[in-house]
Amino acid sequence: MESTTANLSIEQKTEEMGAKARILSVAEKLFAERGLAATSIRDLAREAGVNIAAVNYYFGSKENLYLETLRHTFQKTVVSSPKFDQLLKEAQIAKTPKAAQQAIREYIKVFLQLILTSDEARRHACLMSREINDPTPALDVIVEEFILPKHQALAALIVQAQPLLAESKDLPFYTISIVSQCLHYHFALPVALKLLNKKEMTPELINQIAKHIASFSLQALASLNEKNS
Amino acid sequence: MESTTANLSIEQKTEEMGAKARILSVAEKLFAERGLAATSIRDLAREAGVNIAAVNYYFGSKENLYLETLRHTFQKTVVSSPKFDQLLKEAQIAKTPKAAQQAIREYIKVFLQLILTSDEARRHACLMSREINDPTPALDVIVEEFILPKHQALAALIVQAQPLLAESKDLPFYTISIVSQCLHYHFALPVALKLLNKKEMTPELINQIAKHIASFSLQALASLNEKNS
DNA sequence: ATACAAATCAAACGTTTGTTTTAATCATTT
DNA sequence: AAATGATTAAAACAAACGTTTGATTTGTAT
Repeated sequence: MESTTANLSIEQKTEEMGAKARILSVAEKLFAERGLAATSIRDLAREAGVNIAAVNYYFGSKENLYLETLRHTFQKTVVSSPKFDQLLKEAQIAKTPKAAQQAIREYIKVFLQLILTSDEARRHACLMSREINDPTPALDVIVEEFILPKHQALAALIVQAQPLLAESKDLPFYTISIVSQCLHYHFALPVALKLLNKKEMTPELINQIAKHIASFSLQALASLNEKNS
Repeated sequence: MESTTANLSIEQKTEEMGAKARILSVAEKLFAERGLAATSIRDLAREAGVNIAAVNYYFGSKENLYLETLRHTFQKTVVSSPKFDQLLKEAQIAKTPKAAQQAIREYIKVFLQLILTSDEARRHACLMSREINDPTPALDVIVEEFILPKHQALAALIVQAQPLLAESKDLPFYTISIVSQCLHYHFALPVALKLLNKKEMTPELINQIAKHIASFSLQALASLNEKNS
């Protein structure tokens, strides 16, 4: 039974988790770092402090563990991204274009901080990269349950900032343009650092990047006013 | 000996290549599709039509084959990207901002077509994604020999299109902003297709994307004129 | 023709892989 | 205290892995 953790200190983490939870935790870390094929069950079991047979006992197979790990990780991140949802809700209330523009600025900054500093979100993003490079059936679920909602929320923000795009067929392209600039610093981090002559991603650099992407993108949006003659 | 291919038809490809060349060719394909860990020497040898021992005979080890494959592939792409270099050279001659802007438009279009349609360039990009996700010592070489020159060439183009950025510290950010929008459709292709409600990447869609990224980015560049009061 | 090196081959090497089995241990209930 | 079901442990499984071996074939020069 797993109820032994109930009356223990909440602060205790890896030491007194159930075996199943420990496996999931380590699997999330290793799959993110090394990928599915390069992670062996023996390594995983040793690091989680469980027997080799425990993985198949709880999850049936390695592939199923991978699927459950993705589900678990994404669900965790979806639930525990209050900043994001709060940001989007606040923005949907304040309907002036100026307020929406400021919200986009904040959105970009928070998003960058999330994928570049938070260990949790970074693992999340790494699992995502790997899933995109070697798609499994899990990808469809992830896109529809996690990515699409965020995409549509940002699209709504963009429309508020630039009403001319209200019913434009190009709206998704604008959304992708903004997100892609941010995600690039995750996908191609080592390359980007080299091009910027930096050794590591610091909070100051993140701020610098966020400001650039925001001004770059908002200027592109603002320019639509002049072109539409 | 490998000189038997000398007096044969140039058009013949896979049938009459030397064993070493065939291994490299298949390795490029499989490493791009499946990655290093998921590609077995047995599969590779079978598909290349050579004995299992041939890989270690010619390349010493699997890891060394991977390294040689990266080198070979990138060298090929660098040499055989005439459109790119021609484009950049022409642009550097015509020094008017208008001409530079048109050159950037072309650059984006050609770049997208390259990474999204050409089998060769797509494999190239796949190898790159995998190398970025699981870096080996080969990454440093690739960045400095292949990416940095292209990056600086595009940066020069941007300066011609927007002289205000001539000696700006932010110039690399602008370059990355443009490239990242393009590369996103490679890195996150399946996700992007879902967000656009498309099933596959067609030439028309590529044109649409290219036009958007170009106008989006050029508008952002043009807006600098008004802000600098 | 002979000799020699390069290239190819089938077979087996020792590991490591994911998975299964069988027995022992633990916690809980009767 | 005995019994039951859930969990853990050690050992072994077949399959696949990268690699090596030793013999054989091939091409070329003497």
